[in-house]
Amino acid sequence: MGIAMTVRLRYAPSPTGHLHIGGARTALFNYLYAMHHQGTFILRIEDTDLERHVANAADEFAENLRWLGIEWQEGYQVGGSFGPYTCMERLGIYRDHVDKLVQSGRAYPCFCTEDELSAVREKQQAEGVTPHYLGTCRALAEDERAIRIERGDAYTIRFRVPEHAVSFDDLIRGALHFEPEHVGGDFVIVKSNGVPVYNFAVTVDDMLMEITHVIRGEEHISNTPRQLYLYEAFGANPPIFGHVPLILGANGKKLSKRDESIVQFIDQYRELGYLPDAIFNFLALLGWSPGGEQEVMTKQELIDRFDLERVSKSGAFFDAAKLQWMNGHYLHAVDPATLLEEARALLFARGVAAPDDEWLHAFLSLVLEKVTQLTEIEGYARNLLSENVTLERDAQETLASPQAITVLECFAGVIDAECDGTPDGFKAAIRRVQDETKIKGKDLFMPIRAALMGTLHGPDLNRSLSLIGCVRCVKRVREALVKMKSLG
RNA sequence: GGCCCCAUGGUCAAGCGGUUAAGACACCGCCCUUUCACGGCGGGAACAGGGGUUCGAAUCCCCUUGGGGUCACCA
Repeated sequence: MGIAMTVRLRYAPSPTGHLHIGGARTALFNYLYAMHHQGTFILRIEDTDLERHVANAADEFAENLRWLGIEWQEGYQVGGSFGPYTCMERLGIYRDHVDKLVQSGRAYPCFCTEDELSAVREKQQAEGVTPHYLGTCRALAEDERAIRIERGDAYTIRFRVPEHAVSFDDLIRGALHFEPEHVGGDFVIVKSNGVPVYNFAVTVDDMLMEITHVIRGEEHISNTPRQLYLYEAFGANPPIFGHVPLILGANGKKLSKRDESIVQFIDQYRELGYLPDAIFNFLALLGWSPGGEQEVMTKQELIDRFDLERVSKSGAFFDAAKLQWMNGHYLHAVDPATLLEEARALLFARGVAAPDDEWLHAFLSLVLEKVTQLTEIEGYARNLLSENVTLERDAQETLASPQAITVLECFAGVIDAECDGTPDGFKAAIRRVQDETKIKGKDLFMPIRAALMGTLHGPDLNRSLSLIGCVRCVKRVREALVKMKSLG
């Protein structure tokens, strides 16, 4: 018995944009599976698309992945013994493998132009047959190939598709079978610019990096037979595949990066004040179910319980409302101290300056339980810190009651005479107003809340007053009194 | 159109031959709360249709319908 084989999984994004929820979910499933089996999770950058390549995308992916708590033990930025982990740095490796295929006759140069090919494709589509490469350059004589290459004709390298069917056992969907006539004929493995095509690069990379399991989106099912042929040509064993269901947009179709009906990029959620743990938890539930009734789970619980058998086969709508709920759930439970920096920056960016850390901490303790997105704290902070209050309609109505003036005049006197600025101090002050005016309950609290907060709804009154501070409290009461009296 | 995948409430989903068909989000009530929220309790709401197999189908098979994916020198 040798050492138990450890699983090796990877997430291989193309650096063509921002990390979106679909990609994050795929990365997460790979990560969870790898961690569950004490294996290795690898990040590899699949940058063979030179046209769509976006400058800082790879680093941004890495940063957002880390922010989410998805960490890789090997790969981009961290290295490892199977590198390099970026395709464009592996060109020499691909070249060697292409040469092997060409020499053994499994691949050959194709001189067809894109125009010629698309004309054929359109015709085939119109006739209702599977669009496929006709094999035009398949049987070119060796010397003709040499002449045309010598002459400088542009060419791609195509893989000669065998005549037998391929099948594999998908971890999520079971046995899948493909006939050779449905793979589209001999396919391109190297573009005319010399860069390999995705299907070829991933296969070589996964093979060389000894990837054991490939968990990816359902849209890759039809790519699998081509990759299988490639593994076969290299005499290698393919990894185990698992195709997870698609994430659907409101239209019931695969979530498009251009779909604006939904916030779908991780950095957007980050800006909106979503907590990474909440997104991590939510994403894990998108297409996978833990089985029991518990849905809110820590990262470790998720790792412990994750398995592919419980991944569903049908696509899932992205339920933003549920994410919001879950984020609120995490926000209500989080330690305010951990959010100090982020909250300060968030408020600052929106033109609200928090007095100090002590205030900020008390503030967060007070309002965090009331929000579902961190950005919502802005409104509360503004209300607490602004010099004057805008009285909402219901607040005005409350202040119109005859007892309101009595209460507020008394309250003003009390806190003007003595105010220590603590929640307990305000509590005592209000009690004193009650003793002196004999007014209690709603008639006592509501005028105070209305005058000081401008609204009838809000967080705990005493703690709110404490955050407003003695000076502003007095000022607010007096201003409210002036307004009330002028209105008669 | 060819090939492939999928099908339980509005949404996410348990269920893997016998259940009063879980649970969560959302929605609607009620309770709690001197406000709001949190929380608690309760409610409405589903097996796409048709054939089989079986003593018995949400569960197994077939067909229909519906939805989706993919058919690039993109990934």
